[in-house]
Amino acid sequence: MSDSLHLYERIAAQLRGAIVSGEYRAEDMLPSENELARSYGASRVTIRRALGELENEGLVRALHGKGYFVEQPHHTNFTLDLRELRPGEVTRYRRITLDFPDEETRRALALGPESGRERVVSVWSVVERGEDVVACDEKYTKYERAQPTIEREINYVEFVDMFAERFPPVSIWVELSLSVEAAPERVAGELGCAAGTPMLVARKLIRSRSDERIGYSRRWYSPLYGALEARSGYYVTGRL
Amino acid sequence: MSDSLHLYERIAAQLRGAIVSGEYRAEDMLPSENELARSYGASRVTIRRALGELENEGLVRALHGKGYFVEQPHHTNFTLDLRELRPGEVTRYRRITLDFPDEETRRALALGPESGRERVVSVWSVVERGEDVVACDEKYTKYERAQPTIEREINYVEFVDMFAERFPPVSIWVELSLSVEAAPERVAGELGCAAGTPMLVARKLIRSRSDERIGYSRRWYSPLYGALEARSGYYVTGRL
DNA sequence: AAGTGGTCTAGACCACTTC
DNA sequence: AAGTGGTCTAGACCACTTT
Repeated sequence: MSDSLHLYERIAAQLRGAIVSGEYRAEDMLPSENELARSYGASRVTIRRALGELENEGLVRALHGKGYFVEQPHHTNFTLDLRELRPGEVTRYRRITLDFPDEETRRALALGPESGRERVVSVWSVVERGEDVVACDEKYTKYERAQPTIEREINYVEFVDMFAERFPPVSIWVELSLSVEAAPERVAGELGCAAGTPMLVARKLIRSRSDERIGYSRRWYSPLYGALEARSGYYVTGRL
Repeated sequence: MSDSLHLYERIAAQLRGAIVSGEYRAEDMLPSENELARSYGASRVTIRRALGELENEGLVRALHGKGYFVEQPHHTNFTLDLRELRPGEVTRYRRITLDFPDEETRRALALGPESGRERVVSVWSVVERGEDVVACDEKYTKYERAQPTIEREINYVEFVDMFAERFPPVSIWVELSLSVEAAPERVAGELGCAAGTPMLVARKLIRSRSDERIGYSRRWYSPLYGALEARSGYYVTGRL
């Protein structure tokens, strides 16, 4: 009884239990903050804190002037951890060049429509796990005079970190696109499989907070890489 | 000036701006709660609320007894919205059978090791968008006598909703696995492409809160479906 | 001992919803 | 008018960290 948890945690746990066990069902209204404060002998602030937890977890929704209602949950959101290097993997750089971007990269970085006047820095690398080459990266950024030396950049692991000196890292975000595609020859060569092998491709567009497109990358996952795993995020915090 | 925002939102926005603009850098310590309360002329509770927002956004981390520190952000987490039906798509049920599961499904549902004594309910459906068949689903659940009629179940859209009557929906979560595979004949037939066509496959294992394995599904995405899109979740809430 | 964040209270006032 | 959630305050006490 009354673990060593804090009051708001105990209250949250009790209400969570009542919801999870089915005592309250979807669309049901919980007792009001004042009622809960009375029945738990706690202040309204503490009750609100407990209810806030449940709201963050998506279990409950507060409607101003009406009350708290149990949410019908959706399990359609998944959190993918797509770090570039997992434990046991190493990056090996292949080549770094300054050249004219292909059509796809030009559009992603919103470069001049054609005529290929602008060049981009392109970094090619592969990911090795033991003996295997499990993925292959193409990374592109606009070429700028003020850019730090490429030699320094390749020491960064995550692509976004390459921009840390020019953009505050907190002001960056990434758009991701996953698809299946046949490996072109240059990729198949690196990964040691036949051209045309279907692969999972992850494209990342790195944008600054002011919506500037500052980087673009394609990662080709070899069949050896394995599946991408994720979980539907429902209980972000504690357990019942 | 001083928009019609609430005090805690204005304070959060100012601090967020100071971080995003680079005024505070990673690992820097913010002024203490008391200092902020003084300088903003607000109560400590309000300051805490503002800082709490930043903490939820991952911009800042509070260390007990030390202070608030600016976080070095990671852009490796992506949120995938993998709802079974997107706008403009419809589900068409193909067949519902009671049969012996294949090896993969048997292991996923932790059924008896072999000898195939236990049967599963399997629901086959395809997703259509206009003229195109863009995906194909195989869904499996253990067969139980107490199960509601299958005819009722097929009216549910999301797979997890099929279990709503037997398990409180809030006590369910889903494990997801994404990979590339050659379409077997039964799938290729439904999707109108050649057997062996490489496809994106999403496997879902539905678990109850008590870790029971209650459902398993495979979804095959036709090349017509398009890419899966996601965003690195950094700013969950408002704008600067 | 002094400073920091973490929990909690009692009460005020406001905005929204229902009757 | 009465009930609901939303914001905010001033102050208390505790736990942790640094000096």
